[in-house]
Amino acid sequence: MPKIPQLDALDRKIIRALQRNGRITNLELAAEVNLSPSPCLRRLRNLENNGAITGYSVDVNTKAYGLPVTVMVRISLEKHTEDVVVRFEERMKAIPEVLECFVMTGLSDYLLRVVVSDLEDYERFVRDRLHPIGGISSIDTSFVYGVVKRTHVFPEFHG
Amino acid sequence: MPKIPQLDALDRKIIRALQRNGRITNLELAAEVNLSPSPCLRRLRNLENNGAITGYSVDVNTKAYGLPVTVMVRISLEKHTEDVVVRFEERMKAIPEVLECFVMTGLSDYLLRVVVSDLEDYERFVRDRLHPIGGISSIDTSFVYGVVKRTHVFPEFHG
DNA sequence: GTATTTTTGGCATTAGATTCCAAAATTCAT
DNA sequence: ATGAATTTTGGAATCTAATGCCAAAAATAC
Repeated sequence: MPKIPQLDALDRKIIRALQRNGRITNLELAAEVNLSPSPCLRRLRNLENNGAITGYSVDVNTKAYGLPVTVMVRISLEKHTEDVVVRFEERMKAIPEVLECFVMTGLSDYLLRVVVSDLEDYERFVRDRLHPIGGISSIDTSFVYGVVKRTHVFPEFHG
Repeated sequence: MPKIPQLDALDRKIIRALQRNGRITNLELAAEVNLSPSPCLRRLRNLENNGAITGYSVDVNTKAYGLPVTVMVRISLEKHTEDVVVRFEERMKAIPEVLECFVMTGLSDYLLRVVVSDLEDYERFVRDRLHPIGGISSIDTSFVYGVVKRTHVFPEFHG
């Protein structure tokens, strides 16, 4: 694993500006963090190259795209032998409807965020994608009714 | 609510390309979706203006930034009177450690994603941020041990 | 306090974004 | 099907941003 040099206050300012707007130009970014464009771009490239920044993306309206139903799924496995765990996790990586899969403390082993087009589509997901994996002891489904908040911007860091 | 015109296959290709790399140039994007740069940019601007695309962001290594602990918190309210609900949701929007807050079906009312620097910081979060809100009947905390998958890329849509 | 190292800022060059318009493709009415 | 109307595309010119280089400034070490 790459060890990432400690970020300074300016790096974190750059990161928070990009979390607010990932497609801001370097010129605007430089102005926002009070730096001239060339050192700003150099810092940005460093953050990208040393692993502090892992990528860029776009936020899309799920309804507009045609996947209006978001589901949070908590899954426990029957046992935790290497083969069962590896098989499950490989399937998670391969299933396109699964956007996120976390390993959790607490009663459930995994928490998934899944997007589908409707209830029927979710039934298909459980029947055709999850059940065939095997080794699953419980599936607890919660649908997302509304989004109160969703941001990419980290809290200010005072370290 | 703005009604967003139906996206066609090309719009969805553009979106998926940007979900993979939100900072791709218009020239590269155009090449990827087999379109020349000018109509590609015009489509992109349309998606931005009509609400299909809501923003751009950067993915940051939480450890590098100094917030290595991610927590999923399930919260239920004692009652669902307008004042209690509104107060709770306004506080969620205002607390910087809360990156996401969803309204859920199932046993819990809300699911939060919270980032903090350590366990002590999370205790402070619960004591100083959540408890003072009032009206909370239960808080169920699960720590994220590992990330099996995390993508922004939606499944291909065949509609 | 001076030498060394790191970071910055400005400039020249290269690459990309944006705009405009004519051509091509699609849609619609008949 | 056929032609008119509408929408979408592609290319060229222009404007804006990114990139690389080097000297100056700042920070650090001795």
